[in-house]
Amino acid sequence: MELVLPARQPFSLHSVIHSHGWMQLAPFRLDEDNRGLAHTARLGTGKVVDIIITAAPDGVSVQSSESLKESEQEELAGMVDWMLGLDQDFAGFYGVASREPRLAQAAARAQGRILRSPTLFEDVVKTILTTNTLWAATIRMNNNLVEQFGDPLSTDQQRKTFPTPQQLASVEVETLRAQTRLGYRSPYIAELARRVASGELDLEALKHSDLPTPELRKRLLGLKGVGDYAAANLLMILGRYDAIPVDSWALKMVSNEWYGGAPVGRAEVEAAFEGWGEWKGLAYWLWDWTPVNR
DNA sequence: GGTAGACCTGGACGC
DNA sequence: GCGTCCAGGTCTACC
Repeated sequence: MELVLPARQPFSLHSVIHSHGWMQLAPFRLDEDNRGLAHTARLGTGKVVDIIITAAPDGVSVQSSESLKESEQEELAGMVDWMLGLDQDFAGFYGVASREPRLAQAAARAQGRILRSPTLFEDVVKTILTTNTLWAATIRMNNNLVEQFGDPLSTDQQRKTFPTPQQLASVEVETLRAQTRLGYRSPYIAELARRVASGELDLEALKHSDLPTPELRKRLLGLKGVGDYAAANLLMILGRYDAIPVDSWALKMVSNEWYGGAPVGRAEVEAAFEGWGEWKGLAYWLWDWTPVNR
């Protein structure tokens, strides 16, 4: 079955898919025909569906592997809306970005939306998996989580969902460590899953929280395994752009762009984008780092 | 508040 | 094949 969902313009499915590396992390994958984004999702009823999202006039088309009841269609529509940020408005950013050559293409490419997982729980876990490791290891750890603990699609056992907090909360830390190679992150993920599964922590409520960004950041920093970089990355996912996820790559790029390759720290990265105010995270994210002769 | 060292895995490298 | 080194953020203890 198919759903057609409108998006606030300008919108580019290609820009969302390639906004960061999330599309390489299961259960995301590129559609086999390279037409769009595929995902294996679990609905509230427990039904597992495989969806393929492709571009449509003024929005996206969502093809589901299963026929869905009306309530399930509404849930799926809400899920895709969140994942792609269909209604997000970047007019303010485009206005200021148009005056900066390094960001001049942002509006034309409809950049700004950042691909999200269906749940904030999944995005927090994935973000923790990006810390203190190489990208290839992040992909491997995430694949292990999905492969070991996700629910399979009824028609294709190879396609699995991202495990729920309940599923991960029921796994012993040492089992998690041994089967997924999460290393020292295992107790962090286990504790997060336990807190969410027990109801002690309502992560999903943060998706639409009206808390000021500093308070939201404080909440995220309260999660074990989430430090400055991870919190800033999650704030970007939550649509708060006044923080920069400073990692080793950011230090290298800022060093090359403004300091002639000399070593720089967090302060220099922050200073480089300070003038962008509420948009500084997005300005950093979309900056064209292509070397130019100065 | 700032800093040093430990945490853990896997890839690269030398022998 | 084995041992060593290194990269990658966060946590904790200490000052």
